[in-house]
Amino acid sequence: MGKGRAPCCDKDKVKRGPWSAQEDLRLITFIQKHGHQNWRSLPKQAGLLRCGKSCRLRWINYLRPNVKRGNFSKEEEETIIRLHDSLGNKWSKIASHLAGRTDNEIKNVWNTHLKKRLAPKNGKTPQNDESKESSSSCSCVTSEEVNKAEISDTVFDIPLESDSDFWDMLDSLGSFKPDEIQSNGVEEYSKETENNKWLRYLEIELGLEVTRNEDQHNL
DNA sequence: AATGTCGACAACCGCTGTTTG
DNA sequence: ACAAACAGCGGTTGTCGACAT
Repeated sequence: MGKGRAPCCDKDKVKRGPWSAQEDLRLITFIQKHGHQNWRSLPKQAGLLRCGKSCRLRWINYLRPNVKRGNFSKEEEETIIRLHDSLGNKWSKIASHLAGRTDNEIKNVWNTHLKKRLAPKNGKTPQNDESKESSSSCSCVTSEEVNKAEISDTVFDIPLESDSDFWDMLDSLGSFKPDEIQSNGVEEYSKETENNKWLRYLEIELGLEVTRNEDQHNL
């Protein structure tokens, strides 16, 4: 495409580096309420000084309700090894076979653990079956579900002040994990309800409940 | 106790494929 | 048919904590 591309955002005007808990909550809150139809305009609408790409990455890799965090199980590692053997570095394809895991996370695990572990074995793993994944019903990535709401050009003011440890709090969310809900077979339990519960929990934990009520009045 | 090194992981960068006007 | 805009992907880098010296 001959002319080259305009940069996706102005590097001088966007914040870079690690996300703060405040930014995370702002992003979560916005997506929960309005979805993410357009990543490029999302930061502006959400009042974030971030590139749309950065928001997307943060959401997909870290903030989605059903994203799994923590150590990979033996089974997951073996699945990665097997799929990498057949697919190569197609991280997103591999991720699609591991519910709740992201391509970025899988890539990191591969580069830091699995690659080294396999190196002494001369690369190839014995299993090389292509046709997959009895175990993988690919329940992954349901964030599109969130993507229904209409988005206006409004900039939503979400005042955030909490200093509490955001991730300690998220880690205690076990009972909300959609994975668990699904594994219990409660199919009719709607994703939206799950998301709302999850968001509500965050708000309560961070003392944002009042803010939310005010927001609703404003909409 | 201070400093250096290494590993893990979050985030960024740039490219590609797809969609849209 | 073409160009521009956009989302998504994979490679790479930066940062931070753990461990060794």
